[in-house]
Amino acid sequence: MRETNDAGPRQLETVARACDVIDALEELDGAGVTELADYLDISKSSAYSYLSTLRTKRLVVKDDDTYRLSLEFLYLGKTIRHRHVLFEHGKQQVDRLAEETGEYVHLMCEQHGLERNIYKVAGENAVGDTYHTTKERKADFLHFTSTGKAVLAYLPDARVEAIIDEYGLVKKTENTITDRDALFEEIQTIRERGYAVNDEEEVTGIRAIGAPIRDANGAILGAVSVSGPTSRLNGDRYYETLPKQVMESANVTEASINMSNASRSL
Amino acid sequence: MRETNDAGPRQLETVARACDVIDALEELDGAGVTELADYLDISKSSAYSYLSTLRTKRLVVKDDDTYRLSLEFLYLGKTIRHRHVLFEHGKQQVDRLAEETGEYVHLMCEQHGLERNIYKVAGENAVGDTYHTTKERKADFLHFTSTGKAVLAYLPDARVEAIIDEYGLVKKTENTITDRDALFEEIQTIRERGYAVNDEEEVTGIRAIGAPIRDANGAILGAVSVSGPTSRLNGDRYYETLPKQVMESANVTEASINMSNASRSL
DNA sequence: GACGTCCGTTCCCGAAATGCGAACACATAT
DNA sequence: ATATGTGTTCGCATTTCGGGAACGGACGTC
Repeated sequence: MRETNDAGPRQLETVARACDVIDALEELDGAGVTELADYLDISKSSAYSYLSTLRTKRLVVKDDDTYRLSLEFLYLGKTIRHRHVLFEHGKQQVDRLAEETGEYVHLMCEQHGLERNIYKVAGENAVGDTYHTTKERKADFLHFTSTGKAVLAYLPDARVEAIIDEYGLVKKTENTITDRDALFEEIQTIRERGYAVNDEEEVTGIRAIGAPIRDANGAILGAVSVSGPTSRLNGDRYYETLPKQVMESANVTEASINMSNASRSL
Repeated sequence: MRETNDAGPRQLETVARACDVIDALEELDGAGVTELADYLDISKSSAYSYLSTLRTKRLVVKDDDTYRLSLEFLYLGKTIRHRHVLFEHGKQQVDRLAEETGEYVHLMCEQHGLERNIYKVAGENAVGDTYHTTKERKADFLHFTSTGKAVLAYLPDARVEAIIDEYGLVKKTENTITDRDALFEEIQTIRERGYAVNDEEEVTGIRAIGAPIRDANGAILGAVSVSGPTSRLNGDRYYETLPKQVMESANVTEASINMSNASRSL
């Protein structure tokens, strides 16, 4: 196949296809050989080779005639999270914040220009919350969440431009920021204020407060947020109390990371 | 390279190597190009191609010059678990069992002849437990855990033989069953009794009770267990109470699965 | 400040792996 | 019995991949 002559490192087609197989098995929630071949538009024999190889490598299991992703992914995912600097130093703060506020608390970071969730906890008021209890979310855009905007605010401008170029500014609600200049103004506000909000910009009826977590050099590592229904997030709580609490948690996490880094470089 | 002429479906070497890269990045907790190339004994340029492709496919991220596995694995792992029949129908029982017993409760299944953990909860007495709080475990052997033995007891004998042939009967403590015939006798006992024990067979000082979870056809799906120190798991509690509780949980889970399957086939 | 050394990245060509189509075995349904 | 659906196997033509060598940038050293 074509290999674009102007750009980028060499891409191994076989590896790329293996990744497509993994994606497909996730999307289809398991599949047979023919089903997968049709889905990916490859031959049956190829699909079979990919599945068999992934099975030998234990990333795929076979029940009867359907192939599924194995629990190796769960192990890898947990290991990755366990070692992540934000989880290591931030988990305690997230737990405390959920305890204090009673709301949903999220810890996330940016990867490939998208938001990735690292850890989340439901505070006691958050149980039964129809928005938050929906199943695990895939990577989402950064421009309509409080954590995402907190991260964008501390990424280099060029990087923000590149992300917008790649993904656009998809509109989710009436409040979603879909204008490039408006987003940069918002970023300016966030930098001045020290935290970001999501005022029904992703889902109507849901607000959130997000604070950035940065390292000693000022580089952005991720963000933490508290979110809940507008019926509970309003007035002083929304404008004063929660921002203070969220920023406090972010600061403590930053301090913990910096101390750890400092002692490491001795 | 050689493709063993006698056996098995075709293995795609490029896919296998990509899996090796993933494994290596997990084991090394991230690596540079040269480091990875040395580790896997491949050329620098190859290592670079693999990493670049996996990065494009978002399974790998790059911080400065070190490549790491991305949080996509966490997402995939959570999704896989969320959809797993044992998690769907067993989580509630595991939570209840942890509440009732105050001990650590595990839900697992067999994949590729090894034990894979699906879900675990710490009961209130289990916190600070040095054995259980150690980090996430990779796939383990089946013959020295209560859940593993519960599963072995209901796998076809030929399958059990094949698993022993593949992995052997590694000795972990003085109590570990390392003799093939002894294991089959144990399996017989488990079948008659309805549950399996781990009496300091994996770690000295730790006992466990595990019960199999089977579908309507009698096929084994996995197992649930309660584990803790011998100081708490002994006497009537170890021989009577806990086995009853664990089997009860397994039965309720089985019933839930069977009802779901029955209604699906209408 | 020039040198050596380490890294990640690029390039190219020959060797080797992969994709595909066709055929097979087996099951189920008509 | 026949037809259609699986998953699986095989061999060949083609493409891709592996590796060596060279480039360019970042350090650290003398």
